[in-house]
Amino acid sequence: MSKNKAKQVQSVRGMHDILPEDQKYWRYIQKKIEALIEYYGFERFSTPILEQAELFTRSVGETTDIIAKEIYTLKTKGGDVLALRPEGTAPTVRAYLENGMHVKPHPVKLYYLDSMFRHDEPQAGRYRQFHQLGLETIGDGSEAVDAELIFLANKLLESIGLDNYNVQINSIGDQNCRPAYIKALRDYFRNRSKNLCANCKVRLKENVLRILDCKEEGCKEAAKEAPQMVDFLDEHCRLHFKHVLEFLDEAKVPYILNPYLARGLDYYTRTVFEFVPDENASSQSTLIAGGRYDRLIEQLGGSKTPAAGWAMGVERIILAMKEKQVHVPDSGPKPKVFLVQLGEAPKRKALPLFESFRKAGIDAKSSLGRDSIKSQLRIAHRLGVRFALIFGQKEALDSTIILREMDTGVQETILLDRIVDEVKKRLKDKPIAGPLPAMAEEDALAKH
RNA sequence: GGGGCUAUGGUGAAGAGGUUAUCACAGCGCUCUGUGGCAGCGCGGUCACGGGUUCGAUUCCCGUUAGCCCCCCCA
Repeated sequence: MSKNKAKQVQSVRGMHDILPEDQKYWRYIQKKIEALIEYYGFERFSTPILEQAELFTRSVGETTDIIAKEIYTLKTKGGDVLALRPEGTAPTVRAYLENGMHVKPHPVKLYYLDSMFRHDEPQAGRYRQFHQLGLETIGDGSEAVDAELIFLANKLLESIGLDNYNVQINSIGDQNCRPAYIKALRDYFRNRSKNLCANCKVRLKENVLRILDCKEEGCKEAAKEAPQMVDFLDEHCRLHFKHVLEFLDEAKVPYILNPYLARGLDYYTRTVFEFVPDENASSQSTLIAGGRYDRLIEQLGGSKTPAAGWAMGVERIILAMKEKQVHVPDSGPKPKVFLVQLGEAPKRKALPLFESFRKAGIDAKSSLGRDSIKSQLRIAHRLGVRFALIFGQKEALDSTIILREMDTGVQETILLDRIVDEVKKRLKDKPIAGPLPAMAEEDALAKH
C-alpha cells in the first residue's frame, strides 16, 4: 500500500526559511530603518554575495575566527578563490574604492540590509546565512560620526520597541598607541600564562586583546588587573574617546564603559561598541556591534580615509522582539469582500468582476478552485470579510449578484453593474470595526 | 573544536516490549452548484536513518543524521 515516496531534500544546515507569517517582522524593521536611517542621510546599496576571499583576509584579519574557521570559500574553475561575504564592511569599502565614491561629498553614508554567511554552529539567533543591517560613514574622522552612529543604533532599537540591552563602549587606540598597550598586555599575561586556557595561550601570541573578554574562569581571574587601553591612549585618541562620550552624554545615550571590550575584527581603531542584552533578556547574543576603522581604506588600496560603522543582526532583533512580544502591525488590511462563484459561467465572469474591485481599490478575495457554496462561505468567514458576493447561474443570467452582509446574514440582490459602487458606498457608511483577525494573529504569535 | 536535550501524520501532543499507534487542529476528497461561527464521512504516519538486544522493537541499547540549546566566537 505504501507508495515509495521520494526522499525529501532538506535545507542546508544552519540555513533557514523566512515564512510568510514572519514577513511582517521584516517589513516592520525595514520601515523603521527607512524612517530613521534614511532620514539621517544614509543611502541603501548592495554588494554581491561573493567576493574575492582576499578582501576578507586582508581586512578582517587571518587570525580572527571569522576568517580562520567560519568563512565559506570556493574555488572557481579559473582558480580564483572566492568567499561568501561573512560581513559587510570590507565589501562596502571595496565598492567605495571601485566605484570612485571618494569623489562624492564626504562623508559618504551608506547602509545595507543583506545576507551574510558564516560557518558557525547554529544556535539561538545564530544562523549560517543571516541578515545584517550595516551602516558605514566613510570619510569623516570626527567624534560626531562615532556618536551619531551609536545614537542611531540606540534610536533604531528604541523605535523597534526594544529596551532591554546595554551599550558597551571602549577605545582600542590606533597604530600609534596600541602597540605599546599590546606589549604591556602581553608582558602582563606572559607572567600569568599558566593560568590561561589553551585558546588564550594561542591568543597570547596572535591576538592578546582577545584574552580580555575570554569567559574562562582562569582567564577572567588573570585579566582582573590587566592594564587598560585607556591608560595607554595617546593624546589624540584620548581626546577622541572623551569627545565621543561627551556627545553621547549630550544625546542622552546611556552607555557602560567596558575597558576590556575588544572586537573580533582586526580593522577596528579607536572607538568600539556593542549593544548586548541585559540580564533580563534570556538571549545573550550581541544585537549590534561596530566601531571606527580609520586604517581599512588604506589597507585595501585607497588613500588615507577615516570611517566608522556598525552592523545589526536582523534575526536576533526579531528574536528579541518575539521575546518581548513587541506588537507588530498586521501585514496589511484584511480583505473586505469575498467572491463566491457557483458554476462554470459565473466562474468565467468572476475574473473581470474581481479586477473591477481591484481597480476600485477594494481588497477582494476568492477561491476559484472551489465549487460548493458552503466551503466558499466558510473561507469567507475565516478571512473575516465584511461582504460575500454570491454569483451563481441565476445571477449570471440576470446580470445580478447577491450581496451578503456577513455579520447579519442579510442578503440583497444587486445589479452587476452597480455592485462595485454599492460595496464602496457601504464600506464608507460603516467602516469595519472589530479586532477579530488581529487577535487570531496574536494567538499564532504566542505559539512561537 | 567541546558539551546538553530532543526526534511519533502538515502542526501540537499522548502512548505501550506483542497483532487496527491514539487525540486535537490544519490540509485534501466526497456527501454537495445554492448559504459561513464544532454538519457528516473518508484520505494522509514504513513512530528520523543504520545496527544491536529479544521469539518479537516504533518502545530498551549503540551509532548516524537533523533540530534546539550551551561553551567558544560573533551580528
